Amino acid sequence: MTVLLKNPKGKVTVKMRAGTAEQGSGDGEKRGRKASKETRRQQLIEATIDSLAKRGYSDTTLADVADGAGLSRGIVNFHFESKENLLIATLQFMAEEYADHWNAALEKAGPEAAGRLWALVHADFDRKICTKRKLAAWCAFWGEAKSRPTYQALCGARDVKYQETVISLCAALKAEGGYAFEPEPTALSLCAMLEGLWLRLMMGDGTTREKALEAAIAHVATVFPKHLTLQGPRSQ
Amino acid sequence: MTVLLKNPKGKVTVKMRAGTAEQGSGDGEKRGRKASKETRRQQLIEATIDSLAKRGYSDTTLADVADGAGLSRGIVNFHFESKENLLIATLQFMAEEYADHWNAALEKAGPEAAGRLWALVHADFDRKICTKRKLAAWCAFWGEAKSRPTYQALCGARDVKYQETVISLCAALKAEGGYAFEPEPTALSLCAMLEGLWLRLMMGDGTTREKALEAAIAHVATVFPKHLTLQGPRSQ
DNA sequence: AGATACTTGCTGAATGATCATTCAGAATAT
DNA sequence: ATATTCTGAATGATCATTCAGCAAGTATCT
Repeated sequence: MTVLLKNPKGKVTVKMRAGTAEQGSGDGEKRGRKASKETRRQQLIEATIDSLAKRGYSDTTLADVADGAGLSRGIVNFHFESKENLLIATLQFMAEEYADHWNAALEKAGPEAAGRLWALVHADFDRKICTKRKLAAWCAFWGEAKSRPTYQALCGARDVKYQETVISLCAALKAEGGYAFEPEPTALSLCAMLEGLWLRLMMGDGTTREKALEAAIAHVATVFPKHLTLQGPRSQ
Repeated sequence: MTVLLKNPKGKVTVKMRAGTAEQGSGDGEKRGRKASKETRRQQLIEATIDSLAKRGYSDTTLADVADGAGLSRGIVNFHFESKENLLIATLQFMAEEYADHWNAALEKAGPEAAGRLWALVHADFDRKICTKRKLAAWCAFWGEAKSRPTYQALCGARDVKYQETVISLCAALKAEGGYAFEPEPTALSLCAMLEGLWLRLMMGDGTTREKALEAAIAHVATVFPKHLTLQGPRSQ
């Protein structure tokens, strides 16, 4: 919804921008000019993800982000000081959202290692996390991470915790099931596969979210046959 | 080796640039000013890979490429018409080199499916292909591929052939060994894992080429226990 | 052999386009 | 009245592209 108003000097200003839907009328958030600093920052971060997905890292401009948010050209420097800061904040947001998501999935999964691994794999392909635009944004950052220590640190922090969790799950399953593998290479190959599937999804060859999830499940069912099947974790 | 000469007007020109070593004195290639068009193009492509690896896609400038090749600022537009063309030629070169490499590995491997899969996995982590600078360049292109159909096509072409090969190897091994898996998801997860390991190598967390290869081998040994061990393919 | 014209590869300063950043001041809220 | 949020034109930096001209090589003529 967009409303155009003319002010006394005949200039056209836009109130109630066609932004994201986070400003419901029921919550405590104010709208339009009164939006809080945090709301604006989040709105700009969402517009940045859109732009990264649509135009790629190297063609993402502040003008495009501002247009996407329905705000003026100077807005990013007002709220983030610099383009660099905006991009870092965007990556930080995505990394936190990702970590929160799989941590929540783990918590819901209960104490059994098999169910926890099952939940972890599914979390990666959940509709909330695994959307075209977010995958594309992740990949844009990966492409730049090599030459930007800040991005590398943020992407790396994402992985380290995750991989440690997978390693300990592999170790627990090995102890329970008497498998022959070493936990660390097994966990590494599993994590790498999940990331590789994301890359495939992003690249838009035939791979769909369903096929990717199927392949991931087939993988873990093969590696942990005593604990996981294509249909779900076996009850121990 | 760099030799500086002063011409009659006092200007300094550079002969025998510190370029790549492709101009041995024995082959048919001329050097310096007389380098053939193909030689120059290859020299600029190598400099482009260097720049992508060192500065990332978005910070790679034609000035940097020209400096890296020890040539003047206008050189890229002289040989490639545009920056876009240079980048496409670079990606094309890497894609061809990659395909040639694993095809050659397959040919050397002989007719048995187990040995061919073993060779394919090893080819991915061979020193010729799997260098920091080339991984970084691949990743730079992946990051831009989403929003650039040309890159997407070139990266995709790389994968399709490869994945078809892996699918047929999985199918052959299944027929031989009576495994339960479906060839396609299994091949997809295997290919995704190999790409994911490349991503890890590029990101420069603790993962080394040796660890990556170990994880990949451990995985295929788990999936095809009747055909592959950590030490190599079983003789059938 | 030397002189001459012609071709090809290359240079680097000039050009113009794009874009991040700045900031004076407008609009809005308190 | 004062503070806060926001605007958008102006600024300057960066960079791809152009192109006139130089230099090296080659062919033709004397």
